[in-house]
Amino acid sequence: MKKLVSNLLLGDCETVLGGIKDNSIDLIVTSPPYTDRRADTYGGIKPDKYVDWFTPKSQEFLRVLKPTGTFILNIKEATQDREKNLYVLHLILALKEQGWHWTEEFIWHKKNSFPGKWPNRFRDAWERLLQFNKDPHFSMYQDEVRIPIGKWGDVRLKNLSAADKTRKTSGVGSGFGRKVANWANRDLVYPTNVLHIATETGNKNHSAVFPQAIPEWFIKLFTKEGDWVLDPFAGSGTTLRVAHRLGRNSVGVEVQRKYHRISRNNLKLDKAPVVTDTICLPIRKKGKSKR
Amino acid sequence: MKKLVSNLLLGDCETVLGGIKDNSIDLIVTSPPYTDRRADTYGGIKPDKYVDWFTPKSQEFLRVLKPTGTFILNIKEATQDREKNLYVLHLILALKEQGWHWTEEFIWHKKNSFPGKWPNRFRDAWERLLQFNKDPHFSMYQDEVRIPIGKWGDVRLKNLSAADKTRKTSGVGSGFGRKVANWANRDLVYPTNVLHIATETGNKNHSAVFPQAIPEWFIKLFTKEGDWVLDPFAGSGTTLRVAHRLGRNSVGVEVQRKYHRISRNNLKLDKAPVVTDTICLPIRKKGKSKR
DNA sequence: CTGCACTATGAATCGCTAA
DNA sequence: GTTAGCGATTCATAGTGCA
Repeated sequence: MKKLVSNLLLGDCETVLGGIKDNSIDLIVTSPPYTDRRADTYGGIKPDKYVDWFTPKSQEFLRVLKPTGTFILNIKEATQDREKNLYVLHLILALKEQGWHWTEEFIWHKKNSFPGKWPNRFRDAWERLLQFNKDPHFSMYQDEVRIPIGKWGDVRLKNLSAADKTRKTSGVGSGFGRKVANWANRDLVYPTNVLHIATETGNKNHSAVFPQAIPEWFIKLFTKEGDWVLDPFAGSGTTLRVAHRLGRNSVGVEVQRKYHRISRNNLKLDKAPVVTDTICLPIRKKGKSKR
Repeated sequence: MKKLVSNLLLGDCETVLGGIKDNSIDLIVTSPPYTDRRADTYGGIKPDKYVDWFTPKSQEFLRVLKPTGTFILNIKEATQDREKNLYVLHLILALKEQGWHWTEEFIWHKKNSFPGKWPNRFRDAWERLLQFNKDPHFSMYQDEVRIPIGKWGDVRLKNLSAADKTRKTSGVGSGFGRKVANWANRDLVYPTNVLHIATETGNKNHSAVFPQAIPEWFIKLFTKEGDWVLDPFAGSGTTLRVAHRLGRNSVGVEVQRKYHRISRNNLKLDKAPVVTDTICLPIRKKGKSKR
C-alpha cells in the first residue's frame, strides 16, 4: 500500500489552491463559514456579500476537481429579522452559472437536535448538503454506503408469496414494476438522500463541528482508496483525519493560524504526514515532511 | 359551537379566489402540481414557465391571507438530464419579490420513499415545506403540536398519521385528541422542523396525495378552532377533510372536475357542508348547501 | 377485538431504442 | 440531431383478510 499524504496548508484557499494542478482532486467536501453567525471566530461575511466572497474560491475548486469528481457543500442559510436569508439560493444559481452541475441536495437530519423553540419557530434540525459536479457522469461507489434492511425484510424473505415472485406492473402507468424476490436474502440496501447523523457535542476546538460521519459517508461514496480529498475550509481538520483513516490522501486549507495548529496536532496524533506552509501538488506520490 | 363550513369551488384558483375578501384566510396549505410530472392528470407546466404560471395565483393568496396568517407550500424540484431543476429556487425568489417573507423551510422526510437506485443517485426521500408570511409576526400555536419526550422521532409520526386511519370502527376525529390525552401525564416537548411522515399508499383517487398528517400538523400549529383554511389546489380534498375534522372552516379550489367531484363526495361522507360552483365568502357565517 | 400474514403501491430516474 | 416511449431497477408502509 502506498504511503498516504495529508497536506495541511495555512492561508486563504482562493490563493493557496493556485499551487495545485488542474483536475487532480476526486472529492471536495467542506463546510464553509456561514454568514455572520460565527463572527467571533471567522470574519463573518455579510449575507449580501456572500456570493461575491465565495465564487472566486469555487472557481478554483472547479479547476482542481477532476471531471469525474464531486463537490459537497454543507451550508444553511441564517435567519435574520425573523426571516431566512436568500444567499444560499443565490449561491446555487451562481455556481450553476459558473459551470457547476447541481446534481443533488442531501439533507443532514441532526438526530440529536434537542427540543426547544423560539416564539416563531422550532428547533432547526437539518442542514443542506449540496452536491455539485463538473460533469453529470461522475464516479460513485454506492455499495460502500449500504445500510441494513428494515425489519420487514426478515418476514418477507422467509415467506415469499406468489405475487412477490412475479414481476407486476404498476397501475399508474409509470412503467414501474416490482419483483420482491429480487431483494430476498438481502441484508444490505441502498440508503436515501436523507442522512440521519447526530451532531458531535462537546467539541471546544472549533466553533462549527462537522461530525466525522458526514465526510466519512461522502468519502466512501465518491472516492476509493488512494484518491485525493480536499477540504478548503479545514477548520479543526475533521475531513483530513477521516480521509487518512479511510486510506485517502487529502489536502486541507485553513486560514486561521489557531485552527491550523490544532489540525496539525491532531494529524500528528494520527501519525499522518503533514506538510504545512508549503504548497504540495496532490498528484505527487509522496509529501514532504517539512514544518 | 358554530356551524363549520367547507367550501369546495370548481375552477382555477387564480380567478375563483377573486370572490373572497381581502385578509380573510388564516392558513393556506397546499401542494400544487409540480412541473411536467403528472402531465396525464394535470397540465404539466414546463419548468421555465413555472414561475410565470404560479405568481399570479400567489398574488391572490397574498391578498386573501390575513396579516397574521401563514402560507405553507409543499414542493420539490424534479431531476432532468441528471441534474436538479432550478425552478423552485426561482419561485422562492419571485415570491420574496412579490412581498412574501420566507420565514422557514420544514423538511418532510418521507419514510417510505419511492424505491429505486440509479447510477448517480439514491432514492429521493424528502420534500420541501416552505413557509411564507405576509408579516414576520404571525400567529403560531406551538403547544398544539407537542410530542412526548423520548422516542419522538418515531412515535410522533406514528400517532399523527394514525389519526384518521384507525379502523373504521373507531370514531373519526377522536383518535388524535384521545392520544394527546393519554400523554397528558408525560412530558411533552416541542418538535423540530423535520417532519417524519410516511406517504399514504393505496390511494386510487388522486395521483399525488398529501398524507393527512401534513395538513393536520400545520392546521394545528397555525390556526385555532373556527379559523379559515384554504387549499387552492385541493386535489382529492385531503386538506378540507382534515380541517373539518379539526373544527376549522375551509375553502378548497380544484380545477379538475373529476377531483372536485371526489372531494365533494368525501366531504359529504364527513357530513361537512359543501358549496360547489358558487363563490362563497369565507367570512360568511354559514355556507349554502347548493349543488 | 387482536394479532399475524399477505397484498398493494407510491410526485422516481436512467438509458436504450424507435420514430 | 431530437424527442418520446418503454423496460429495468428497488424499499417501506398501510390496508385487508382471516384465525
